[in-house]
Amino acid sequence: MPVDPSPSAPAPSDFIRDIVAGHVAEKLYPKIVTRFPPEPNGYLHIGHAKSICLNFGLAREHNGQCNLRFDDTNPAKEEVEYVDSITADVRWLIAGWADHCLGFKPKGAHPARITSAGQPDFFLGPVPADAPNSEPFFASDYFEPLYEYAVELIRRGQAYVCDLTAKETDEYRGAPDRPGRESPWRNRTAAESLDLFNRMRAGEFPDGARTLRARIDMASPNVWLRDPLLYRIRHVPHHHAGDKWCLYPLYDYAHCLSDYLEGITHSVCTLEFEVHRPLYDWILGSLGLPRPLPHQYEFAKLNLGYTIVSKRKLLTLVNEKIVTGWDDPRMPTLAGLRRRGIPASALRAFVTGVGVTKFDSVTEVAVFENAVRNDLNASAQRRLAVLRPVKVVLTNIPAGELIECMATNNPQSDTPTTRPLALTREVFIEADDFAEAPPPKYFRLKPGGEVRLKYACIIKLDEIVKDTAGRLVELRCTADLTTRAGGPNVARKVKGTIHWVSATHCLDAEVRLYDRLFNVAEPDADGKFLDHVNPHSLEVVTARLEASLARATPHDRFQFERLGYFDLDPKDSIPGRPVFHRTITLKDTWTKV
RNA sequence: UGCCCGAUGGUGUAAUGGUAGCACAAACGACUCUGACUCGUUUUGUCUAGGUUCGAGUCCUAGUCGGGCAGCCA
Repeated sequence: MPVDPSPSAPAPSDFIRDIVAGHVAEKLYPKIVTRFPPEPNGYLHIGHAKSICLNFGLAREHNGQCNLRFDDTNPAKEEVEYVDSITADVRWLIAGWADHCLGFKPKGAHPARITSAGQPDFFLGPVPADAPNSEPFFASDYFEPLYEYAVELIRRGQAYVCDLTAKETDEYRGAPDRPGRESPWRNRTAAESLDLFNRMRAGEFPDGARTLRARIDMASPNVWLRDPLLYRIRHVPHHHAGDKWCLYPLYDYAHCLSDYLEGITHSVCTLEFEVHRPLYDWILGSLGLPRPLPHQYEFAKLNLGYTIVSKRKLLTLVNEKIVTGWDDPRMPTLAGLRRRGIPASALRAFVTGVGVTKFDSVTEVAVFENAVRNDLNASAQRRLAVLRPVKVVLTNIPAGELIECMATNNPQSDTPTTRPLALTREVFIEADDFAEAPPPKYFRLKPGGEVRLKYACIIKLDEIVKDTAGRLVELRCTADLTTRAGGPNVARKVKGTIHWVSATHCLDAEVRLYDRLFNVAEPDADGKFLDHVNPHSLEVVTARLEASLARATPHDRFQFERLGYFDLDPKDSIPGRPVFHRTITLKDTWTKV
């Protein structure tokens, strides 16, 4: 299905959108509220883009809202650096598309005590993300209400403090095909659990000494229902909550209640949480909460060919110095993709086109590359640049003469603009565009052959000059200036048209040529992804660029004609010393011999 | 081998009991001052076996294959 990347494009339907549309039709909720809940323990990657586009897409399609919430219940693994990078990545990805749906909260706000349906309740509503003094949501802002809910669970006999060690807890849990055993502490009184739970919070016990557990069913075929842990003791300060707590909730307990506190209607997550859904429902159902409960829906995460997205493995690439950092343009992180020049709109079109299902599939990189080229083809300014220069002397043009040629900036534009190019006696052409012994069907420069210099004129190769070692020094050609635009022979056809730059009116620049990081489609299929790293994923050349590129800014997207899409590296470029890099090559149907 | 989930061309998806369609990829052709773009043509598919039905990719049963689940991670 063709995907219109414009901000108003309708999204194709999928099973989750169908469910939500059904709820909207039934007027089940006054407003659709979703959330994107990353843990701040790493960088966002292309897989997260799918989740972000689904959750924000749902919100924008129904005039709803999507909260950015940090699922920060494990202080040992989390850092503010990640909070900041994730926030920036999300804003970048949805900018101009769903930023009006991004739900933030007033800075420092915690859930308020309210009354719902005559019952005491907690709630934390959103403010627009562009409101002054706003910030994302944090699960760690909910520790107080979460604690009160836990107390309620204990009072209701639905939770108890357990003194088993981690190892014992494991043994008691049993196995998927073998029922567990009940903890000896399972039946202690609510009063005793309450007292202990309070003292756990007060810091009376060391890490791991006791836990709070839900009292469900140790014989359940679903191991997540075998009295799962709700709280553990961790004497560690928290990056957002400070040193207020030494008692931290676990994911299953915190997540469903965080959803409830924010008034989430649809809690969309990936397939591995499917077996957790009964627990999600159990916790919310056990508390007699007064407002409508959120529900969890699961979809298959994105798998992309030639790519790995596991945070731990990505970190290995960084630590082993296989890449220069999390934002290396070869990384599948949002920071890396952004730095590489991939437009957010291309990423959105890609993940939208992939669809949403429960089938664990692997998407071919070609689909991603197509989305990028499709986007850039429409928007990128065309420029001429020569990556591997070969000197050409146009013997019938006097030295010092400058012939101005007009080049089109973007032929895809409805109203294309032009810019001048300097044609001079000496020019550079691409080494690939000359062959002394050409293969069959070679359209470019060959002995005695003709080729058009794009936007200029047709030239004929007269002489190949080599040094005594047999190395190519220069090509001497005759320019047919009557074939220039406006000339009498413009219409004369030759089979090949090549790019070029003036040798005297050009700019030298470092250009980084990136290729895929792995040379097999499923790098981790054998668990040895490091063995499949592509040793040629980066090639650095000193290229000759047309003079106008001196005015490039990191915001500009260029197509170097016949080569690919390039832009200024936003990190390593300095004024006067630009570094360009290749976002992606042009599709090449000419099979190299 | 306990429980949960899934299976439509090479890949990803659509079809909500009624003509198996789209995108990417591939092949061929047209066009071309980018071997790009665009356009045209073509190849390739409902996991298996039963059942329900006038009619099944869709519903039911069984099987096969694949994925997930036994962190005091999320």
